[in-house]
Amino acid sequence: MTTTSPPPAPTPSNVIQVAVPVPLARVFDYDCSELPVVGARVKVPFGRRELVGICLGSATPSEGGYQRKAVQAVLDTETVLPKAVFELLQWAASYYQHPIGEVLAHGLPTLLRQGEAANYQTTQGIRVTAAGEQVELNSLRRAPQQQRLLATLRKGPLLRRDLVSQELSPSALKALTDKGLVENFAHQPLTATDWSFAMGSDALQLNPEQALAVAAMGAATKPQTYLLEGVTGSGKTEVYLQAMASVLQKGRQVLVIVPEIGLTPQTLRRFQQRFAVPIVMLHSALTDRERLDAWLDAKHGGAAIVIGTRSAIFTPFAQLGMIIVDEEHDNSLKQQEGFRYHARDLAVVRGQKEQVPVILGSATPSLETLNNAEQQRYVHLQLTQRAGQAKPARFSLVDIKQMPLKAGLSIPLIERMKKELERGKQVLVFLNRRGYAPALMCHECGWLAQCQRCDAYFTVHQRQQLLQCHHCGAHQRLPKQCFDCGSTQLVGQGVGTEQVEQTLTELFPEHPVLRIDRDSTRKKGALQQHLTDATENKYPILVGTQMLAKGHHFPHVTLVALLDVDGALYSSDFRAAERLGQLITQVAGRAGRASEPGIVVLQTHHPEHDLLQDLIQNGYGAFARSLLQERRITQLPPFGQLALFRAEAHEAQQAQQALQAIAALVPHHPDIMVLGPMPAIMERRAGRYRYQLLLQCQQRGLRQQVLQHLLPKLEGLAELRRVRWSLDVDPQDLS
DNA sequence: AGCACGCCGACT
DNA sequence: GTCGGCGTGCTC
Repeated sequence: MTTTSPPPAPTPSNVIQVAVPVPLARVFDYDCSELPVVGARVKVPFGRRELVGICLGSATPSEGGYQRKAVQAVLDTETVLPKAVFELLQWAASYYQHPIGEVLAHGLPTLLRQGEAANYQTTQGIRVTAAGEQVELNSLRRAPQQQRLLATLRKGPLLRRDLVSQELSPSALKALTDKGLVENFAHQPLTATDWSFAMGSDALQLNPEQALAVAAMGAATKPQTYLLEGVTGSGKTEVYLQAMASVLQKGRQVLVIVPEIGLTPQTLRRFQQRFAVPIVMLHSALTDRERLDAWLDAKHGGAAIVIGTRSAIFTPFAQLGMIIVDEEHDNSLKQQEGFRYHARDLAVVRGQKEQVPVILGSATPSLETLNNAEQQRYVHLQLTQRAGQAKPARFSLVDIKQMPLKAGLSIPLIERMKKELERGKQVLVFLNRRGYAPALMCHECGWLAQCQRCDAYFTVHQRQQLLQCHHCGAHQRLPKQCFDCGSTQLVGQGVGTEQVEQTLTELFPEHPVLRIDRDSTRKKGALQQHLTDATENKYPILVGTQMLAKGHHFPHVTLVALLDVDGALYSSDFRAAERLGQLITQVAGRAGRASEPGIVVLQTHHPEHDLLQDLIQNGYGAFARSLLQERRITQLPPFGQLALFRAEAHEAQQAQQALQAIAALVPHHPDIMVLGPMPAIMERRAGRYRYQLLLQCQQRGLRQQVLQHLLPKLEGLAELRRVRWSLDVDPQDLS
């Protein structure tokens, strides 16, 4: 017998590195009979669990004294994370010093994280039938929802998953389907060849500033980051649209990041009217399956435009051509727990990595972005003219020192409101405190109702007859008697939106009041409904928290009042002034959009305050530059680079000691400052003592070095094992 | 983060 | 006598 074939080779065993979704800053080695491609998902045994990890490549088998386990299954034959996104995630893991396995998991839709096949499942599409094309739209005038849905569908089919985000009614769909006017169809995955650019005919005539901005972007020889600073109503969206047009024309895709997708239906409608291309929305109402489909639409190039909130920054694209970050100053672009990334900053990084232009748009740019523009790292484009007849709002400071107040409202303010209301105008009242009163006090002995688990007072919620802690969620029935002396003389201290609403209802019985805050919008769809009602002037008086300041325009509003701006003027939070400036400027943009100039009333005990004066006399731009000067002197961002360690534990000492141990590891260096450990603004919250340690470095590279040196040492730190701790690179606030 | 192991309190 | 409280240790 002759044997020509060699003896069977032992199964070639590879050793691969796998990033596993656990909060550990290391990767794990596994044996694998095949060699998966980098970026493929693998199912691996981990402790007593099975997890889906990402293959990072082959490892040099180091004998670390542990028993290697074998990969159970290789789930992909090609990478699930295209190179660009993969690199972005790895960059982010390093910049934010967050465990790589958890970071990579952020780049995947839930179903892929759970190990499902990366396949498209047909999503339901909706389209008009032949009968639906013929029928008179007018015949549906008694069913406005159906009429609107049919009109929308006549412009092109729609995905069922997008119904809600476009404010279209599912019941109207059912009715139209029953009438045979619309039908379902299986929407197949789109590919890049399925759409070709088509421009709608409703492009607006640009004013000179807008034209300049569009031209500047068109003329760029290499991809840039742009700050598009445009006052409210100056036509930022039109600039976006025209900039997008030239990208789409080349068959490339556009990513649009917005703070909250639910608040931008009108922006979305403009996109749809302008471009006859597939637009994919990544919103929170999507099911996991729908989200995967949408993600694949982007990855395979079928989606020409993707609109999403901060996590959309990790969407893969076949042919990315531009990134737009709208309202780039908005806080919600920074994730506030776990993997604390900033979508705007990652957008800039992604733009550089993928060599595509990035547009950061805002009426009130963050100081970080403004500084980057001033340092010429970004191209600064400004839109200062409001479209049409709209005049900028006038400011009026009301000095409330020693003034009698009715639920926080001064007499001059009430008089002004009366005047506007009598003219049939709408007024908007802001107070960033929900509930009836922020504390409950005994009038006889001074006792205050305090939360047991937090260093905070209970908020009175009159309507619900509750005491509520806004920090831990604890609540109890509104007491009738003082816990200390038994007196029944219990009074609310301070003012919340609920009280303002009640008082205004009493003051202006003939003008309905609508309150918009987290309490009044808890039900699904309530916010949307309230905003619609508000826009249509069904309620001449609107009362609300910051919620009311975002995104929406109320054309009938001629008077906006901020009841209390003092808190922010003397806050310990270094960003308080910046945020106040942004809030005031944003709400000023809500007033007087029509030909009617608006008035913004600011109630304060400090009308002479420099910041306030600067803001109302010179505008946000000058105000922001003054703040930048201050930041430069104090070495705060963007001039100092911050990293904040937080720790909480049931014992204050444990949290302190944990941070002390971290502090001890920070190398001494003239350009590094360590502050703390110090108690957080509210030391005890939900029964835990919270402390923080602030690292302030003069250079970003130095901070990076320190953190890179520090983090690996923390894992073995006994003091850290007993506490909950986290690291926040570029913290938004120090609370 | 899970998940198990491990050593002390009030219950069928 | 056990069920179960959460401290602490480990995960290729």
